[in-house]
Amino acid sequence: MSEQPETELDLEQDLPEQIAVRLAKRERLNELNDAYPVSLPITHTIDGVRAAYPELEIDVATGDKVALAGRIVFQRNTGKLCFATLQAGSGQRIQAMLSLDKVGEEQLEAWKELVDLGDHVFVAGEVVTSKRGELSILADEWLMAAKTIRPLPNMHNELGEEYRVRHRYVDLIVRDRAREVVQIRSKVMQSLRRTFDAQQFIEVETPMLQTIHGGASARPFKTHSNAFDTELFLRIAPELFLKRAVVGGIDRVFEINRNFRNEGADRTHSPEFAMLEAYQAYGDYNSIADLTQQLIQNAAMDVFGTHQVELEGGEINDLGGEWPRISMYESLSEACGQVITPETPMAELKKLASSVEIEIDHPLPGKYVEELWEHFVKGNLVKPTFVIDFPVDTSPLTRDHRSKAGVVEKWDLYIRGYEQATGYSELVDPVIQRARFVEQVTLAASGDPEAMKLDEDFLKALEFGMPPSGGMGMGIDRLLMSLTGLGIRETIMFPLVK
RNA sequence: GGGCCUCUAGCUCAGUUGGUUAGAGCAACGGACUUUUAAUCCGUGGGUCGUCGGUUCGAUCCCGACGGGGCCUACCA
Repeated sequence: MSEQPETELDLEQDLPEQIAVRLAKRERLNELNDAYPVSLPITHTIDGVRAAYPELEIDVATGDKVALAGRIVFQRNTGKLCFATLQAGSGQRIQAMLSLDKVGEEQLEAWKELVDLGDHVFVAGEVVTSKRGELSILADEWLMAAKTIRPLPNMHNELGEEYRVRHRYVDLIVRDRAREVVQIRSKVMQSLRRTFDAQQFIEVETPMLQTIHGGASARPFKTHSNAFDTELFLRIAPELFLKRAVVGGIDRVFEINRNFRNEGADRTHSPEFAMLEAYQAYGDYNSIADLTQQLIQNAAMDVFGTHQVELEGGEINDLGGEWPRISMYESLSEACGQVITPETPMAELKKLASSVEIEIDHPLPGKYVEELWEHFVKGNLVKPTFVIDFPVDTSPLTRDHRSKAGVVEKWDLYIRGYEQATGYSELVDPVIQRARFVEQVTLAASGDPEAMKLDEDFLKALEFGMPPSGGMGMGIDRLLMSLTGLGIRETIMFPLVK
């Protein structure tokens, strides 16, 4: 649905009928009183009143007076008695009743004339139940709290996907699940921070604007600083700064913040996305895997009270128990029926790749191994699984394996076939790190736009000595997807739209 | 990047094998109604059929370009 240029509300011509009508009502309200009063004598909340009268009989008058406000989501007017359903931000609702004998003819007529679906209104009156047993406020008076100029969408059909994303504020008003997802996200964040706090991790914030982008392989967004007259990049990862923090003695450190990657957007990728990274001095990829499992299991338990999380559509995502750790090379060998090791020659990998129609052209064998692994193994991983010990040449920030040649101490965590997190025994030897960067720069020179750049200051930091460490990174949006079964654009309140 | 599909009222959707005046439900407007729950009943208005161009006596419909969206594919720690 293509958007017309936004309607100019002060151009009185060419307005959709309903907007023109509501603007006229706004004028009228301002003449009578105020369409947007600065404050109202509210004494109660909708949630509070609902909680205070959980089970009243039919047609009860309590004698209790309350004054509250809410957004009108349904309206039923009869001649001398009007009903409206008021909704709070929580989604809780309560009925307001306006009768001729309580509010008088003038106020009743004004209500019928000036109040529309979507308006915020204030009502003060007695808590009662109607003859059908609905908990209600029988109003003695009402006031407009905020006049709505645009009509709410029809609440009896699902909103279109595009409308929901482009008008999330409306989606949040009319769809309970939209509000729920926002709350789940907030609770997950709280839970993650609690788990970190319980283990003495410190939360920090590192630069989003960087002069050299590093810590991952991805194309960056570029911008320009006028003050420094220099090219800047939005960060693709916080890794190199968090490691500087570890060098400085922040031994247990984490950051939850946005990353930006200038690449494709689909059901599992967003150009800006929330990232969690954590580093633990004197830990390694095993201890950081333990931590990652705890973070996710605690979040499921804190938010849903179970490790068996029910997803959109009813599927159960079982996050319980100890998560298996399988070797990349061994699981690939098993799945493809041919022994693949770090020594397997390039020609053989290429042959296997083309036999399953993987068409890539890359100078390094590790890339082929990862592609083959994704083809043969990834799709079958439903339960949470750590895939461990990756090829060395695709993991420039990771330490060589302590006992296996040709692989590094790195894992990826897969949940329901999605890559959920990654963890390393961090490479802390500044000499080897420099050599790895130089290889990456060579790759970049040969045209790989995702290869990393040489960050001299980061290398200098390593030269001051970084303790042996484990580190991990996890996409928060993806975690929400795993916990809800929703697409990434439903887990982000305001995803980027063109 | 490649392929396929899609865009009709404020919202959700029908429809026109190219032909007078493009429909429904909710929403809106006028009226009736003091116990409604998507209230009901009577009546009314509301559309550049995404945009621009082409074919045609005639285009919302066919064709092309552009724009928005979706799906698949490719790319993607």
